[in-house]
Amino acid sequence: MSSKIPMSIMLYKRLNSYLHYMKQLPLGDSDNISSTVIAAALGVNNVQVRKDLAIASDGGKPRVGHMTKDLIADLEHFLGYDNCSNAVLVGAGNMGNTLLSYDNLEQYGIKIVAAFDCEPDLIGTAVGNVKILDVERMADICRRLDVNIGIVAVPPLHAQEVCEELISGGIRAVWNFAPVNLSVPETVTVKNEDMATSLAILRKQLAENIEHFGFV
Amino acid sequence: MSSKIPMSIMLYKRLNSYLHYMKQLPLGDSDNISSTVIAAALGVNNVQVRKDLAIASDGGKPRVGHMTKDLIADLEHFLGYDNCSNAVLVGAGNMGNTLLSYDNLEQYGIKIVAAFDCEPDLIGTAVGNVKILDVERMADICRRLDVNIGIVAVPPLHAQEVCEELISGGIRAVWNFAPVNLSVPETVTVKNEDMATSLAILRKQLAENIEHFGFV
DNA sequence: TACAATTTGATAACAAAATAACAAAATGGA
DNA sequence: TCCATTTTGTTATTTTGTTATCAAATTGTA
Repeated sequence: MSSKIPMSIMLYKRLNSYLHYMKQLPLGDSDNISSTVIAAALGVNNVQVRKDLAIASDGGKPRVGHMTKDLIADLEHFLGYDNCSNAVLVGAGNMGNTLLSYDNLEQYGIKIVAAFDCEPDLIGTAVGNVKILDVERMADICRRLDVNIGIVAVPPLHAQEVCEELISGGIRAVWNFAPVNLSVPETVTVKNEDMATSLAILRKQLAENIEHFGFV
Repeated sequence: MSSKIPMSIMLYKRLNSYLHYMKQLPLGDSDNISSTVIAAALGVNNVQVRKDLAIASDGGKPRVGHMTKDLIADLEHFLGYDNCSNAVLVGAGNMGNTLLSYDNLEQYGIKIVAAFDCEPDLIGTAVGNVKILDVERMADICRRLDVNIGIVAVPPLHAQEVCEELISGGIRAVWNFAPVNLSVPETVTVKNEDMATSLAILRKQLAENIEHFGFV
């Protein structure tokens, strides 16, 4: 377990995929797993896998590899999936609802403890066991619940305003689904969930792919 | 406009953010914009901005910068937002519905022309003006419509199966919302919309941030 | 016990991306 | 017209990330 943690997105994506791979492995097939096997299965360079695992785990034994169970635990720990953080959600529209009903969210280390909207019709209703509250009370409730993650799922026009309100409530990390650049003080972290960019890359790759392989 | 296009995710994220910045700019303030200004506004290195713009645009004039209108058009073109591709969606659950009702999708170059599900109750219904069809007919319809982008928004357990069905229908690019590793032939491109990874990174940054600035 | 096979982890070579430094072009004003 | 200023675009340099190579460790087996 290294002390200097690289922050490369790619590293996290890869670790996440190793984890998925191992979890979907037929149980009891073998107690151990090696970087070589993971690399082969996922079509990644095996040195890469070894280095990645070295970052996130205590390392395995030569000739044996890693104890699968332990490695899974290590990756889950490194990725933070093993200890849940509380979060609040703003915007109970389509995306907000999807997040609220996304069971797996807790499995990935986030628990939505409160949701907010400005729409009077929505306030007071609930999705699952999360009540939707008036956004006016947001900052206050954030402070009271001592939450430091906020999820922004409101229309682009209101995103900045909502973000500032969250920050005034003590939020330190914003997961932003609105297609805008949020400006925040340096004490706050923003992660944009950037569908548009994903799409752009997907289509570029598609174009390259077709150029390379032609229409099959 | 360079001929050798780098495929770095970060480049695309940055270009996308420049675009958002310019679009939200008060109209008529000035016809021109410079890398320096963009860099300052977004807190990015100005050389980075210049290089990025050089990749995506024809370049501006010294001392003047870029014509904002043209630069926006260039970025939109580079990111593919200006010409729509057709796509099909599989899985009309929560996420599927969100995507179907996400107006901005077309603005980002994707138009969902058909949606599929296996749930008899859903088949025949419509979201917006997209009808939900029986997944049995998927491959066939994909071929008929000559679509080559497929969006997978089904539960993890069915994702691989659905993916293969899409490929058999001629799909060449898969936008995957299911938290699994899809295995596909090399003629097919996959882009994982990887919420878990995003969350992991967000929380790591949050932790670092708090370590750095303490609780404010 | 000695040897072959496999895997790890460390070091080194390589590639790509980010940053820095600088020269050339365009503009405005003295 | 000439000079200072701003901005671009090009060329280095540095940093980061990826891939290759190799020695040491562990296991199974002859």
